[in-house]
Amino acid sequence: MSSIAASTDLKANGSRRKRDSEATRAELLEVATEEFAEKGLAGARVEEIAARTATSKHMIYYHFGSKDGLYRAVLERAYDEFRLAEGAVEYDSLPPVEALAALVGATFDVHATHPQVVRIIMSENINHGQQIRSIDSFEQRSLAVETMRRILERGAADGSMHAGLDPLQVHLTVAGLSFHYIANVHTFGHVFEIDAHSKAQLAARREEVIATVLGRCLAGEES
Amino acid sequence: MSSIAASTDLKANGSRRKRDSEATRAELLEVATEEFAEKGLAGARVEEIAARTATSKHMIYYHFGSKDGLYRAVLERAYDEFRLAEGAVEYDSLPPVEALAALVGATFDVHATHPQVVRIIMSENINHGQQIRSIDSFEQRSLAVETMRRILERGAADGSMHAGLDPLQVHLTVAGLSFHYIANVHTFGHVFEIDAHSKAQLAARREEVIATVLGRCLAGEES
Amino acid sequence: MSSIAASTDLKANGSRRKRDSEATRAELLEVATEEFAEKGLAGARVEEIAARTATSKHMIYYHFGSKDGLYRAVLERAYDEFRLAEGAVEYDSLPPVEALAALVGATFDVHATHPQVVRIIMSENINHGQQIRSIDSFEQRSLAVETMRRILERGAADGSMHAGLDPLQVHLTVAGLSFHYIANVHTFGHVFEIDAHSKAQLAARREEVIATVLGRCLAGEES
Amino acid sequence: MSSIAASTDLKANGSRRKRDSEATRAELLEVATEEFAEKGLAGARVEEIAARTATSKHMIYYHFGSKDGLYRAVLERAYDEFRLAEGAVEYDSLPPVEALAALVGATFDVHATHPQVVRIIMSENINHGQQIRSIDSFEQRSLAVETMRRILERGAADGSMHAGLDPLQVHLTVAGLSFHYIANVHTFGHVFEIDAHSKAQLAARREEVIATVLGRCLAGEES
DNA sequence: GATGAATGAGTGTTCATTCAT
DNA sequence: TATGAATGAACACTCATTCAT
Repeated sequence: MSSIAASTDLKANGSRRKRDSEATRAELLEVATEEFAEKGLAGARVEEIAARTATSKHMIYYHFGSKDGLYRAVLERAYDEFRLAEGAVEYDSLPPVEALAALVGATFDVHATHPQVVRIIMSENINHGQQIRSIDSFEQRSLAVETMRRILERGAADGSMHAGLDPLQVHLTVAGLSFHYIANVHTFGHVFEIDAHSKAQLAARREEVIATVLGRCLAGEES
Repeated sequence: MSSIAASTDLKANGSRRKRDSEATRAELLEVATEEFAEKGLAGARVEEIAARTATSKHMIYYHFGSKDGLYRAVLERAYDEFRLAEGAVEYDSLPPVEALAALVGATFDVHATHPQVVRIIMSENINHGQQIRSIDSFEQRSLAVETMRRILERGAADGSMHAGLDPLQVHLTVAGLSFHYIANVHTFGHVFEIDAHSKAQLAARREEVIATVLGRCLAGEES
Repeated sequence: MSSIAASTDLKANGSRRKRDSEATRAELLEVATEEFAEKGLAGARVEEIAARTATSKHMIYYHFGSKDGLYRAVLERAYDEFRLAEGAVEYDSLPPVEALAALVGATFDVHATHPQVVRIIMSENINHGQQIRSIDSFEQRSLAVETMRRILERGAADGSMHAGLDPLQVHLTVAGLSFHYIANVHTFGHVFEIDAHSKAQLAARREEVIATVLGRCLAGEES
Repeated sequence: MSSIAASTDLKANGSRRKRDSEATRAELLEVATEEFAEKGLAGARVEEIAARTATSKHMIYYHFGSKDGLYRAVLERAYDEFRLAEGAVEYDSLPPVEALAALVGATFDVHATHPQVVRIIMSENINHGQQIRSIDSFEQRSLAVETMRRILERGAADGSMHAGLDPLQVHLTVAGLSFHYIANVHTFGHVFEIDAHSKAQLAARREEVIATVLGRCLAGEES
């Protein structure tokens, strides 16, 4: 996940020192993301993270100051990945209904392809979202509601959608449906005896989520 | 698991011992639920749990064998609370649309009134749902899908709902929308600058969730 | 030093549990006193202290909360030992000059027989005396100045000593001369090529200190 | 403290490298003196010392080999400062009593104006004076006893002082009284509720110390 | 059933020191 | 010389668990 290109085949310009440092940081972030996603902030072990790395435990403190500092850096990067993926499509240039479907699908896909981010947000919520407050880039997440608002307004304007929909509510629906499926895969699998990770199940769920959101917003019947 | 059945049905006067024992168990479960919900399995401290109790640390090991055993017991009781609340309504005796709306509302309410259970399920998912597998009562959760199936079938039969809806998918939608809002309150609050806990916000979200599910299932337009 | 009677041959009254606890505390204090005296607060190692004990490292935290807590307990006990020894003589019942000589000798002896206490006070001064402030019993040390005042007043009254001597200054002289010799034994030994620890040297120094203080206070010539 | 004359009025141009090197050494010594005096050998941090410097941590190892090497260099310079100050007066040209009073006053003043040196000697004693043995210049400290011997001999010869005084003992008294007051200022302050640092207290103590030593040595009464 | 003491493996963190550039 | 990155041993401290009473 999240290509790090840890490989440093760049002896070229001699900036090896700085490159190493960045590579070390990146490698630590990569491994830490997995560990924190796997076990949460309290459950993850600094020693484990360091052991899965080419560097030593001390580098975590050198680069991130503390376990919490590393966790914050991981969180920040996680949100960045979400934001980048979410901002990739030009929704304004699509017809409203198509834009909405694309937005829902993209949101679902971002969650499906970044399960660690989902898990990390879960662990943040367990910790009452305390660390997240110190992360600036996180603020920009509310841009997603802006995007939603513009789509809904255009849909209401051309009659393809209900008027009076609350963009925040619809956004919560989109985010909730995407998040929940990825987040709770483990408890599902057990209960419903399905392989919730499978491509088929993911695709089916994706379609259902899109249909659900469209069902909520479209003016006439959805077919 | 946890069949302690220390029960010595000495009704007469000797039942004092038994009373105390059960009270101790109950108190431990109560406090442990809060602690695990607050901090997760890894973050909770056995000492903390015992300290917030009238009993001692040793009783945890006496009654539940280990920290994990206590956690499993907490999980089990948590699911029981959900199940009881969910099973309280006689959906079969309502018209399909009303039944669906009632089911969605009840599900949302169960989550809203049992946030610790939500949080504990979150922590279970962080731990890959490993503990949940050893819990029998959990199996019965799939009954919820049964309930949904009957409603959808009756709705399709009387023409009030689409045919061909997948009860598992709709159940996931209902569960996901309910779960997500309660679970992620903390990260929301920060981003969208709303008091997601407030009665007004909860009521608004509840209506939206019902409208969304009905929008997905109803045959004609929802008004 | 400081007989601890670690041996617990007291199965008699069954209070073994509490006895063990106190014995553990006492043993830790004993060993910690030596370690802190030897290496100072920063230089001493919790692990070392525990290793020289029949108990484990954790007991330090169980009984004293932290390394600093243990250090404070050691300090407190150290001052107690000084105070007890200093308060042992009834100076008021001796003629002033004899009382002064006895006080000086006793002070010197307390330092000579409690070198770890001297060393610990040294390390406290290196740390700006920060820990000492939270120790109550320490306050009572100023009683020594009271003792000195009464002796000097009686000496001035019966004409055996100068009038107008400042008891605090004389006390500082007594304490300083006693403290310094014991404290700086190591740097002396090297410079002056004497065995400053030897009985002969100690006795010689003791006489000199007494003579010096008397020389300061006595009315006529000292012979 | 202790002006280092970091000034580099490097006359030629080629001596710049060497000048910088010496300035670096000097700056490190200066800062290290404060740190070691403040926290002792074990408590001081190499990183802290380097951070308070214009140079880097590596220079400590380049110039002094190790933390201990730096400490030894600091010790050595500390004793040099003492020695220089002590050797500044031509005691042989003064009448014995005046010479003694001047020597005592000068010794007290050296301690009072070089509290870090006092503190470093304290920390050396905590470490059993191990480092001090490898320092040559320290040997010369015994010259102070020589100075004392000549004064006492001249005093005995002209009848102004007792005969038979041991110059080492008197030296120890002078050193002890000077050292102790400066060294233990922190524990005093707390106990006796005086500002032991204040000019008035220092002056009062200085007079008392001189009076005490004269009282020990002078033939008749000191008035 | 209840209590305080004890255990030992492990947990986050620090530090003197070295290395590559 | 000077700098940032790296190392690894050690360090203070914690925690789930057990035991004796």
